[in-house]
Amino acid sequence: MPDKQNHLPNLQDIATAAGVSTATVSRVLNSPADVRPALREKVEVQIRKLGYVRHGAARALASARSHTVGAVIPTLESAIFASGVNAVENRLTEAGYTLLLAVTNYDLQHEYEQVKALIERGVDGMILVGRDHDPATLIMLERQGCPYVTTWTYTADAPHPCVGFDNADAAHRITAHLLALGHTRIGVIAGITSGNDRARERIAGVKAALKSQQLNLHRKCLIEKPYEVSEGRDAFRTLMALPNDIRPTALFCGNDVLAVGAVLEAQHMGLKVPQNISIVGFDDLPLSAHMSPGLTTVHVPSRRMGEHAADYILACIGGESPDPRNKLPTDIMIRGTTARPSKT
Amino acid sequence: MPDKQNHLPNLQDIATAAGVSTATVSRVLNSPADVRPALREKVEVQIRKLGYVRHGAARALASARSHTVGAVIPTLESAIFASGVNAVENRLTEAGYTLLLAVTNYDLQHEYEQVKALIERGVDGMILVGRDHDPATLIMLERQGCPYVTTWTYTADAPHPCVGFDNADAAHRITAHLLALGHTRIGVIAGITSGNDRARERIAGVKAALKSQQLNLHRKCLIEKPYEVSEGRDAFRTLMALPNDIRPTALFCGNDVLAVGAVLEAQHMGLKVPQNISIVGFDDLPLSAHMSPGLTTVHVPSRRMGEHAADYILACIGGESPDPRNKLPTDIMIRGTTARPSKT
DNA sequence: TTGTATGCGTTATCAT
DNA sequence: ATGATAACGCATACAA
Repeated sequence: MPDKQNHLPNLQDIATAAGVSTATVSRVLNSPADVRPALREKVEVQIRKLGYVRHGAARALASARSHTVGAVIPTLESAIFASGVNAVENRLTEAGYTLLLAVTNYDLQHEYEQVKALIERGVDGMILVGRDHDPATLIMLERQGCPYVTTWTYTADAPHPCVGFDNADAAHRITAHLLALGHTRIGVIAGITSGNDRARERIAGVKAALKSQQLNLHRKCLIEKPYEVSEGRDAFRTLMALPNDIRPTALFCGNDVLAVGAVLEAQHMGLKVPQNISIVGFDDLPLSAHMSPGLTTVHVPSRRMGEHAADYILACIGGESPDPRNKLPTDIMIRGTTARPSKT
Repeated sequence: MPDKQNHLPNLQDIATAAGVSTATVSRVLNSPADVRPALREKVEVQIRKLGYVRHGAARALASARSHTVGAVIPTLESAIFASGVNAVENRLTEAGYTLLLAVTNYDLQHEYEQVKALIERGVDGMILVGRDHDPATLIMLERQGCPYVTTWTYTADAPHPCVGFDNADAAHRITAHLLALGHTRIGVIAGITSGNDRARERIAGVKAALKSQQLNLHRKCLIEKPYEVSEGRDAFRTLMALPNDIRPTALFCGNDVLAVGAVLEAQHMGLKVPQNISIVGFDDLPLSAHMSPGLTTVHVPSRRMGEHAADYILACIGGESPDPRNKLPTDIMIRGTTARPSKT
């Protein structure tokens, strides 16, 4: 009578119970096709009977694979990252992989620490956000031979594997929409640019669009704010308090959260959107299409991006060499928050 | 000259380089206080010099601790779970732990698979959502000696460790607010109740409140919908199309996403909120306080809940026996979407 | 305080 | 197709 106390069953226990070697048990677990059906059946019965569950650490140690992938993102408070991560998780799960998640709070030094922590946990691959990183972070990844991919940004000269889109171009295009409408004084409520290439690129895109029309962005019309509704409201008030000849008639917001804040504050101040002020956002949150007026914004394929990133990493782990650069399209969603400037 | 090729340094390499034993290196890594400063310094120098990073799998195998905690949630698409997870992650990181995240898509069978996958990865503890689970899930957890805690729900007779709040009571109280205003015909747009005790409890709370006033919930006034803005809109239309004598004058929505959908659709239909229809939500998303009118809703302490859950698990791992039941308070946030029924 | 030596549960190589 | 056995990198009980 085998001891049946606190002892969780291991490969050896199953092997003994089934009258085979541990090697065979390992095979029915990892390459069932290699073992004769009769034996396989016997082993599987014992596995179920004893309630065996694999010991990941031992597996990882012996095989040098953890079946785990890490993702390090700025925050989960933003709906758009959350849904991207959700997509990554779905893909990984399908492939039998598990997600290790870490958050940086938009701090590159913290990102380094998180990446290190995940590497120590033995992740087989890593997904990062953006192009801005502590050089040491990427060096560590390379040195450890850990495949990685950056997301949310794509530039022709990207020095590392990336799946994303051209933030500057998207911002340029939606700004062009504003200019085509006849606006000449554009205001910008941007995200915090420190350590955030996406926020910087978006501003650059706006500036480029303005420049192509011999316009430029007035220093006072550019405000950086954390991505929160209340911050969008505050920034909006600040912008509207500007002198007549500077005050923008149209606003580019670094993301939809800021844009929603701006729209709400406008309405709260008794200003009509878009009659009195046009507002555009970036990201296309689920809510944006539903609010009234609907928010004109840039649709970002966050779900597809997550799926592509996961697939890329999975392919690398599988020994393939997939195309390391993947540019996704963005769409300008023209809805109700933009119109021609009122004649005054 | 030591081979300096593809070989990542391990404990032995550090030990050799520093002229000490692997045991000593292990100690400077895990209990620095136990090693004389002089030696420690020598070891630390080599660790930095060789760029050593711990091998988690080996560590876990030898110590039976992975320094990892799992969380299994319904989805990340809902902002409220995302921010709860964010809080968990922050806490775990502070404590040197890493989060393994898995998503169930509100499917209890899938939850079982995910829990199993995380256990196989060797998590030292697990955080679940809600009271509804496949019995096998909890049995596995117990058997593996994996400390766990359920969140988002608290009932006096909770059979398992939990940190959460009383969904029924909160729903009861906010419904009471509606009744106190003079409403007698209440409609409910609930979440999908299958496998979701929170959604069921919330409905139960509404019914209890009605019953205390000798009222009851008309069969046609209860609609179950997935938590999406568009679903809230659809449900709202359905409810408003009801005959005069049944059509509700006030709506309880299973969460703020549905409530926002209802409010938007009302406005879209030309109905005034709250003059023509009162609407309440549940969760208090960041947006809810900002929209106009502000959404009357139940404030849920998701951040604190996440922190408590993480702390509980951490304490268990640390060998403590913290109080396994933790009830958090909810607040009724009365804002602009509720008013007395119009006299008609 | 430091070193020695054993074992953790698998996978994988090599026989058979 | 199956079995025996040597790593895998580290923590830890024990010895010194």
